Amino acid sequence: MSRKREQLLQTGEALFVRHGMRRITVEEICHQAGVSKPTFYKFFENKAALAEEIVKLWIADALEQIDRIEAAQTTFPEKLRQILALKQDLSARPGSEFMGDLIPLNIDLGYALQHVMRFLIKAQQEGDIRADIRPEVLMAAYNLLNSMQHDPMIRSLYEDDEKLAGDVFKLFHYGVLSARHREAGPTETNPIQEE
Amino acid sequence: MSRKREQLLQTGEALFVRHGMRRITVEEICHQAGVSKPTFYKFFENKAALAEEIVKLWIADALEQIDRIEAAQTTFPEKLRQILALKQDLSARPGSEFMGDLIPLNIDLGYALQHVMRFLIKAQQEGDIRADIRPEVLMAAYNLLNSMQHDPMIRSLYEDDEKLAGDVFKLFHYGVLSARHREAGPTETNPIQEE
DNA sequence: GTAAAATTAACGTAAATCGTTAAAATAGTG
DNA sequence: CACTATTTTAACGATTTACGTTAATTTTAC
Repeated sequence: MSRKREQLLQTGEALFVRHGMRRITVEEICHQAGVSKPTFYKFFENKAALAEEIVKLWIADALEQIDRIEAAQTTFPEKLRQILALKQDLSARPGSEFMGDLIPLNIDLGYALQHVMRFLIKAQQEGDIRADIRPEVLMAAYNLLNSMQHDPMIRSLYEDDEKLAGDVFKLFHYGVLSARHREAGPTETNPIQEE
Repeated sequence: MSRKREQLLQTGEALFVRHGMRRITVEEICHQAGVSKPTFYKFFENKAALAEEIVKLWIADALEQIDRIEAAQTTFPEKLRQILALKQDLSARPGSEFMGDLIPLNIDLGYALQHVMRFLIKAQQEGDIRADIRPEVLMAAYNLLNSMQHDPMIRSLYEDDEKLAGDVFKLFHYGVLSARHREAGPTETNPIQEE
């Protein structure tokens, strides 16, 4: 759309990822983007709205990639690995406070996760995920993913959000694969054992 | 000395290097260091004093390393390379705004540079640096190093302080080596030509 | 040359940060 | 245990910074 708007999104992303939202002022984004402050507020309601838009673009991009991965002709564990790695990239930009900033804004990755869920359900129907998990449990596990990242009790157990996200997805990975794929998985510390 | 003081220095260094001084508050340093605010002000007058102390520790450490490099038994260009690389580490911590923050505080690396200067003068006497540079010019070049980083005119020509520091030292390197060491130097873009 | 859009500069308000203080809690010592 | 020295907690007023908006001016585009 607008050149100025693009600049603000791009600059905001760079600064937010590097320093986190609270360290970055609107004026700093404007100055570095070469855009005046009134123009900023013309395009975005406030700093949080800019962040929201940035993450929505991330999610939209992730959805495309998920579809592309799903459509590719590889083994299921490889697809799952790629999708989880994608998720890792999204929520664990190295050392960033930005992901934590998103939580009070009620921006989570729910939409992208629903996309992942459809992928998982389809995988179960096709026998790639073990059948003894009822769909409701699969759904509960999905909800777990979202709620854990908002639950202060859980979050206090982790020094940073990236590690939490990493563990949750590790649980998904190693607790969810059917036996036919088990021995092919990568080596990992303390994987969840199957009963 | 004090455990708390060490913690403040360590935490302050990490935060300053990562985000720059202006983004970091005293309370943030205290919280992350596990030290209360009154204790901070017991050890340091303010945030700038903490930064000053951090850099002085850097410089002291650099002086030790310079002496060690000088005493080692290697070729002169190798010593010069190591010393300039050390300087590079000091003033060009990757992507940090911290070095720029030091300028208004009148904290420069003058002391360490004087140490480097003695090394250079001795090198000239021993024939490692070309003799057609009079000592006054060598001294002026040294002053240039300091003043350039304070001169707004010069600074405005560079997008960041690290690049400025890098170019100044490149000039030193390629403009100062005697012919006997010239062909052995590393490949570099646009080195200063000898007349 | 005109209309739309962006910038500048300023504004009041709200929030954050500073540096300090007094009282309570803690740790170390005989 | 009692006693002292440190450290923390919580709050303070003063200052600075950031927010979001406005009107006037400049720039851009057609």
